[in-house]
Parts: sequence; C-alpha cells; structure tokens
Amino acid sequence: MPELPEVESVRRTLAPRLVGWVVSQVRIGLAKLARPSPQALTQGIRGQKVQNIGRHGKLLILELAQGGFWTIHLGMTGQLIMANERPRAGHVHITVSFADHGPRLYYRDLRQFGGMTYCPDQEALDSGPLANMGPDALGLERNLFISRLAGRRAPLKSLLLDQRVLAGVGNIYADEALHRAGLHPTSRPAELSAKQLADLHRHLQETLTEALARGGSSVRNFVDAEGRPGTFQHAHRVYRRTGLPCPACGSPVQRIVLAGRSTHFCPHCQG
DNA sequence: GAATACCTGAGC
DNA sequence: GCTCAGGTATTC
Repeated sequence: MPELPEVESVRRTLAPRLVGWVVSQVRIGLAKLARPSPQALTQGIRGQKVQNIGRHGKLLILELAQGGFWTIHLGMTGQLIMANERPRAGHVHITVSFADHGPRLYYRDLRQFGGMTYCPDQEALDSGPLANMGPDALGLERNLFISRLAGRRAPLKSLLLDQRVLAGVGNIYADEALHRAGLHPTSRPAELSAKQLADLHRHLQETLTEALARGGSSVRNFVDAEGRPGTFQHAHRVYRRTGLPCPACGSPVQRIVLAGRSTHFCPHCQG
C-alpha cells in the first residue's frame, strides 16, 4: 500500500516505542516473508536491541545494537501494528515480542508482497534491500533531482516510479505531483525545460510533505503502527478520480495505463 | 518499454 | 463471473 509518506508515518509511530527495546521472540507464520530464511531472521534479531529506526524510500531500516540491520518492506498491503493483543483481522504473518515490554509488533500482509530481511552488516544491507535504490525522494536536493531525470527519454511517470531513479514515490504521489506540476505523465524529460523539472521537484516535495503532515493516504486499508489511518486521500486531485472534475479546471480526469499502472491526469491542465 | 508473476480481496 | 488494487522482480 504504502509509499514514502505512509512508510514515514509508520516509522514515526514505531520509533518512540521500539527504540531501546530488545527482541525476545520471533514467530513466523509464513516463511517466504522472512529473508534470507526464517531461521536466519530469527537468529539475527533475537536478543538484539533496536538502536534506531530509519527509512530509505519505502524501506524501513531498523539498526540493531550489534551492527546488523532488520529491514521491513510493506509491499502493497503490509501493516505493522504495535498492540498488546493480536489484531482480530486475519493475515498476521509475523509476530515479534520484546523483553520487559507487553506490546508486540504484528506484521499483517494480505497480499504477501512485503516482508522482512535480516542483514548482518552494512555490506549486506547495501547489496541486498538497498541494492539499486536511488536517493530518498523526501528532501532530495533540487539539482540532484534534475540531474537524475534530465535527458531521459522514458515517460516521466515511469521514471518517477522507478526506485533506481529516486526512492519512495509510488502510483499515488507520482500522479498527484505530475498534476500539480502541470506535466503530462507520458512527457519525456529530454523534451522538458530545466524550469519544468525544477517545478516538478518543488511540487513533488510539497505533495510528499503535505501527505506526511496528514499521516499519508488511506485509499483502502493503510494504518500507521498505532492503527490510525491517514487523511490525505481527501486531498487527492486526480488519483482514482477518473471522470470526476479536475479541481483546477473542471475537466474530467482521464485514466490511462502506463508502466502497467493506472495513471490519472487532467487532459487540460497537463496537456 | 510491455507482459507476467507473485497473492487475496473488494466491487461490480 | 470479471476487473482492479498503494509494489517489485523477471523476462522478453
């Protein structure tokens, strides 16, 4: 489900509780969600203190006191819930308990596209979960953003979705940022001006920041680690608004398929 | 690039 | 029944 603002919302609700806690038990109900293997994950994190919780793109990175890393990717439908009791809803695949603390960390994932990885050191992190990942989209410096897109001939939206170009943007925020910037999703950076790319940079930052301030978008079932949904879905201008009026000009929002993903845009504002 | 695969469900 | 769904990896 989650793109950068949603993952960051989870990180912010998780960190105040988990940092300093020591993993005491790991229960894995679905082996494929634990990498490199259920045994390696369990042995890697059990007995370890969570030193810090970071994020790169859509990836949560829990730094362990002994130098290893425990990464969590929520895929399309992953949820991390801190609670005293197992959530009633189904699809809880991993449960992590902590020494001297009642609340447990429950990993739910209906579609099973996410999962956890244990990396024993920085090298394993860089060559594993972070391999090929571009710079984090949030706060990405303008000139770096422009240089990563400038001259490219692929459709602009495809590049925004490509985590190798920049990390964290998914289908919602690609569509929303392009609308705000007045750029057509199939436009090609090679044919855009530096000013247009600079505008896109500004609008992308504003979109991500506003979404984060509202706790992310809950299109279907996103909740943070406290179980709270976000509210930014109410501020969406084009995403999943096919046929509804563009908030800027009133033209009906159009839907096409690009890079295999639903793509929503205003044919007038983004013409 | 597109197509396909991985999964389960919601909505029509 | 069918299409679609916030992600990503793999294969032409």
